[in-house]
Amino acid sequence: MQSRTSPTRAGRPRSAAADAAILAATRAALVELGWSKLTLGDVATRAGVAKTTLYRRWAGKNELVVDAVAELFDELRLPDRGSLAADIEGVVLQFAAILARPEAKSGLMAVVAESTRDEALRERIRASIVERQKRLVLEGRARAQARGELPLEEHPEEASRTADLIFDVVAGAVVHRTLFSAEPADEEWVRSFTRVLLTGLSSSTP
Amino acid sequence: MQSRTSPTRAGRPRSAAADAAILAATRAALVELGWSKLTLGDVATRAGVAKTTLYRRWAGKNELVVDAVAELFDELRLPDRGSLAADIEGVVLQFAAILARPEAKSGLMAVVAESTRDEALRERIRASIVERQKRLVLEGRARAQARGELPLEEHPEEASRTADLIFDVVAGAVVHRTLFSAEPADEEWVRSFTRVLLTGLSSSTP
Amino acid sequence: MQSRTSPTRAGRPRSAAADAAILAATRAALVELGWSKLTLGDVATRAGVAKTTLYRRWAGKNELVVDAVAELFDELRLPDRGSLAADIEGVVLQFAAILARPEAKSGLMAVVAESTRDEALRERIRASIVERQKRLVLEGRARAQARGELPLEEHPEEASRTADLIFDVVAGAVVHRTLFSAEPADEEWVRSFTRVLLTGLSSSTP
Amino acid sequence: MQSRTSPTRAGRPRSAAADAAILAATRAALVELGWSKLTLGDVATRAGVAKTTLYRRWAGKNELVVDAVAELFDELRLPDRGSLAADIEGVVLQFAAILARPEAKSGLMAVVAESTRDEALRERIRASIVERQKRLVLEGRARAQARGELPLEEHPEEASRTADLIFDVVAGAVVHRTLFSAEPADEEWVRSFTRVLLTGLSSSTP
DNA sequence: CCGTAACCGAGACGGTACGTCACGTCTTGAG
DNA sequence: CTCAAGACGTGACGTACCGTCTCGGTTACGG
Repeated sequence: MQSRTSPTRAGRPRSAAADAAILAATRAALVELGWSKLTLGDVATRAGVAKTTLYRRWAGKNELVVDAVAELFDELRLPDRGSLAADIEGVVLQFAAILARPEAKSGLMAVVAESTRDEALRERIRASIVERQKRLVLEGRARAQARGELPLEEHPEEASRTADLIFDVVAGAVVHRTLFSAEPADEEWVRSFTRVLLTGLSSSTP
Repeated sequence: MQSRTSPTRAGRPRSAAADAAILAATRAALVELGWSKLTLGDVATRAGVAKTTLYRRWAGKNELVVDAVAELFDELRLPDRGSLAADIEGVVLQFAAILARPEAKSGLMAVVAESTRDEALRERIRASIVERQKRLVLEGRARAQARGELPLEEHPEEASRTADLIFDVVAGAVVHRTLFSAEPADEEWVRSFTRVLLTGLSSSTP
Repeated sequence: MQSRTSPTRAGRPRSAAADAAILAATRAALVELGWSKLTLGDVATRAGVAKTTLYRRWAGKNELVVDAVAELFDELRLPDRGSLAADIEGVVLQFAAILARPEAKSGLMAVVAESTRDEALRERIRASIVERQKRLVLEGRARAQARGELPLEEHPEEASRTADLIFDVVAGAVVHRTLFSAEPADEEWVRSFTRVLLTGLSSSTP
Repeated sequence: MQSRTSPTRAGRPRSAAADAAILAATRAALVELGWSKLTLGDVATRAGVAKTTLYRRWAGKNELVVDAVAELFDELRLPDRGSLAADIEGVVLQFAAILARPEAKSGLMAVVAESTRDEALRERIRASIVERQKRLVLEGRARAQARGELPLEEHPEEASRTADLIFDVVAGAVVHRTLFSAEPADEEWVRSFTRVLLTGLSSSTP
């Protein structure tokens, strides 16, 4: 006969599941509490884990939140809608949808704020969020070039700089719209943005 | 006849000097400590003021930092450099210079992060930072229209939406470049950005 | 079979040394500062302990001071000096000596004052100070009855009421002499008091 | 030529009504809040008076409360009930009734506690409360001597010491019964106390 | 009957302590 | 060894009063 007090308490290796549980608990806490009221003690409780376990794996709140948020952006997919404009609209809408989620908004901006004073954190964000999603720009450009919508790049260095710039413009615009202007990046806005991005301000309005 | 709610309230009036000292101390603390390690007690000490004085005037850290940061952006001026492209480059460089300052970076992002869970704070940011600087877009466009570089708008509502969009694109791009990509928004970058903004991606690269 | 609410609770156990250090620090602070200027932060510092540790164990200043003061009265011993009068004089002098100590004066009166508005505190004082020392009256009476100096009680309830009354008279007189009249309860006063207690006012003065 | 330190000082005289209002407000606050939660700001508000007015007249909370409480004991009257025992019972019951009032309990004990560390306060209490009520002992003794219930004193110094002792015993017993034992000093208790006071413990119980 | 000096209310000020909370570390017992 | 539980020292929080200090305004004497 077994002890009543340990119905599911079967032995050792929880270690593997713990990481996922902690990151999920972190996102849940971000939704409910926001970054500044999120506490590691609370995350540990939600994840059914001791505080010490948590500190064994992450240096602190910032690192934990970066990892928890980074996973969110891996859902992004570049759709094939037949034209560059439509592809951009599609991916920007996806990005806007993710940024509209409270755990993304609150967590992302906070760690970026923290990263201004923490070189290691800045690098962690760049590597696991920014660089990781830059693939979308590269794929999109390649596809547009294949379609003949964009000219082929000649100098690879120049190509890289341009990709970075486009990423800054696209991601920056959505972030600013969503968080600073506090307006939804909805279909209408995305259409207008895409037109400006592709044709510029100088072109006469249709 | 005078207002019944007396023009000079009873009791000792609030020290005018204190406000300025507190905001300056807040910026100094942001530079040295960053947002998350900034404490109101420390700000009070730096300003030579009691903590209670600080709480009498601001609801908390967030509101204080918004006010302290908002003042930074009032330095922005739209230069008249003779062409729309040059004007944009000029103002974007100024904006980039301000955003490069540690008190702006750390403070601005953090309050935006907080604002995702605080409607009043979001409105405060919009009013005292975002809307306040939108004037630059409006002036710039008017000047470009006077020069014939941009067509006159026909529908005022459409004009307003476009101004908002341009502001999101410009400010967003600088913010993303500076904070997410963690690269300087230097003259070269600003030139590239301005070209994309004015002519779009579709135009063949020179 | 063991208790289900485990005999040794989980987690790090409370430091045994801390309790003693805190009570000693409390008495030291009472001596130096008195009750009203005693702060829990200061007690914690003196005891080499964090403020939170203190709050984990006591509900507040009052409860802490009661415990610190209660220990003082446990020194009281009923001497055997051969006669009821001599025994009373001996114990009253001891009691006066304790009450003359600043930590006792200041602390005891203050918590009694507080207890007028706090039922739980009143009960704590009664249990850990008043009832605890009533033993002296009971022992003294038993000894005097053994010597034939006092008649045996017949009704136990009456005996209890009388013991309470004697305790009120003895302790009250010393308290009043020491604190209200602010005069020392010295040997001469104790002798006079004992004579009145034993023979009453009506007896002609020798 | 007039005195330079004018007999009636120049300027607006202090409001006579304010003093009474403040003392009444102090007692009301003692009833509602007790000593430790009584604040001078609150007393000022209750009295319809500015805090500064209050500080102009009293040095602090302690002095104010002494004055407020002292007035309570001036109600005490020595009744003429025909015998020493009956007179004592009468006055002790009156004293017990006053001490049962929350403003007396809370305020009196607290200032006595404070007085253990403040010579001036100790003297103020002695003068305006203790000495002031000692008259009851003197009158009572004189009346009992006139009736032949007590012998005449021969040495005036001895007489004074005895009066002090009796006051300590009587007042102390009531205080201890009421506040330390936290039991009512009701008629039955007062009768028992009076019998012990007059005949002593050695006398066999009737 | 007018000046003036001390009073008054209101309330902001620099402080101190409060009691709470989260931090990140540590110490225990169980497995 | 790793884990959960939880106590620990530290330090900031936001609040409440302290006693002091301006303020503008109001008496009531005394010249």
